[in-house]
Amino acid sequence: MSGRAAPRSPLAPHPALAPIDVTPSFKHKAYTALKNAIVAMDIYRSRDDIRLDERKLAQDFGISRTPVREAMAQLESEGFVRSVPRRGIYVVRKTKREVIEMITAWAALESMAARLITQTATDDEIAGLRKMFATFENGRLRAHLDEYSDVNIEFHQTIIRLSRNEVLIDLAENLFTHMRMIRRTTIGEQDRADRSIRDHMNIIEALEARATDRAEELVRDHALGLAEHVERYADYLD
Amino acid sequence: MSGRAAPRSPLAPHPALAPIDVTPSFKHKAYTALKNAIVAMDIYRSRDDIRLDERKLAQDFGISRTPVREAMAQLESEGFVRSVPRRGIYVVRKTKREVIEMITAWAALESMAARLITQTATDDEIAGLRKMFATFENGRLRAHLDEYSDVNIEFHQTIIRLSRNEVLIDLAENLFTHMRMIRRTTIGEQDRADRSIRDHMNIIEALEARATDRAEELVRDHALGLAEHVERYADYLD
DNA sequence: GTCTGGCATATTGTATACCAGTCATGAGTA
DNA sequence: TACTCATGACTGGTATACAATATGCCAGAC
Repeated sequence: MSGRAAPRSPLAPHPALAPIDVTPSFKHKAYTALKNAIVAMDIYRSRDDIRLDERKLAQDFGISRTPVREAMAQLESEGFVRSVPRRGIYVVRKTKREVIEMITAWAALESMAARLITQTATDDEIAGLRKMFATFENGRLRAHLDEYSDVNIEFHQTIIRLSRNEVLIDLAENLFTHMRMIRRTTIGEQDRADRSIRDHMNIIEALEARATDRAEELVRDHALGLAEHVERYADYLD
Repeated sequence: MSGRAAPRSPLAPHPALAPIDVTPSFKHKAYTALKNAIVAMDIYRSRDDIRLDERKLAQDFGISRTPVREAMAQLESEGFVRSVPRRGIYVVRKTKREVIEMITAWAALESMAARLITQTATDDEIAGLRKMFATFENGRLRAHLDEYSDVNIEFHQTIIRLSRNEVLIDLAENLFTHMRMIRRTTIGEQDRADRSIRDHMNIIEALEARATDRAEELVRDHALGLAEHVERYADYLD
């Protein structure tokens, strides 16, 4: 189900048309729509089970159950829903432990990405990271939390991307999506934002200096710090 | 997809029947059978495309296309096959670059696992790692490559497992399965085995000493060493 | 009044029919 | 001989019908 870009031939002629990603299969559309719907759901607000009805969804989308089922199967393998035979399909709520495990795995992936960046990224690419926080450095710090949170996530996602390692990117993408779902309630308390920005700046400096081990360590500890924070204060999970 | 046992009532009378394990959905069976078949295929021997026919497989399994398709969809999301609409479903051969990326991601996951082990595993668990190489330490080193390769993979898989982090375990499992497919042709040249065993012993010692940073570093560099080896010598990929 | 057993209903699992592209083939033509 | 192109078999995508089973309701027994 990857929309991975085909590697360009080094002899490719000028037009360089992007390999237009025409994936109009109902299955894929249903997958995207469902995933967006689930992510936008704010499922941690309530504790009631959230059930998804295949047939109703198929009707709403105006398609048959088959592509909906295939989309559901994928979402299940990605940990977003859980299918109970002859009972229903339920949206999954991660436990605190699972969230911590995800953050830990993310720490592993992103710290490796940082390592790779110091070895292969261009100066311009690294400079791009600094620009992301421009609006926060001068003028008032952080407009409001939501905006910061967006930049925050984009920062980390960019680090992963700059690694140019598709496997890392894919694995982290999934974790990030789960993160986004609990972001509203978990991450981004006011007092963490300051510390977070300082961490980010230190990370950028280490990357610019091509300090491989230090960049790796800073990124890892930054993420593990979040895990610890969740461990301590996120009792509303579970 | 869990066959988790229900908690037994403390007042349960004698019969104590186990909760009959009925998890044999055709979909899951087809998935397992297909995955085993693909892994056992030695796909890197030839360069010809290997096509899988939904209808034929369904016939061979004695079931309909639907569960076969659902199994295929999962295998596709895991990167084992690639479905081309109206053309066929093909077994995926990883390129050298992809293999290196997988090894790099694996290095990230396993080095984090090592870190966690130094903090949470018991001495007994770590001692278990040493036992795995007992037959190789005294007596002749490595009976033959295949046997060593099995122990090798089991060693790394055990490290991941000892982290007690389900997310790490799941992500690594997939990578390992892909590794196993190229193991026959890629990893385990004779001269690497010596170096490898020494690395493993150093890793075990670091874990035993609870030397967090050192264990992480050793595990990471061991894996990245393999990546480098593949980069240099595995031209038969691609 | 409480409990048991069966039935109606709801929901996913599986099978099958049909559809729309793709590609190999081979007849036909220059 | 070489090339074009129509044709039909083949393949995955989709829709729908059928099967299996979990749950809730209700009648009837005790």
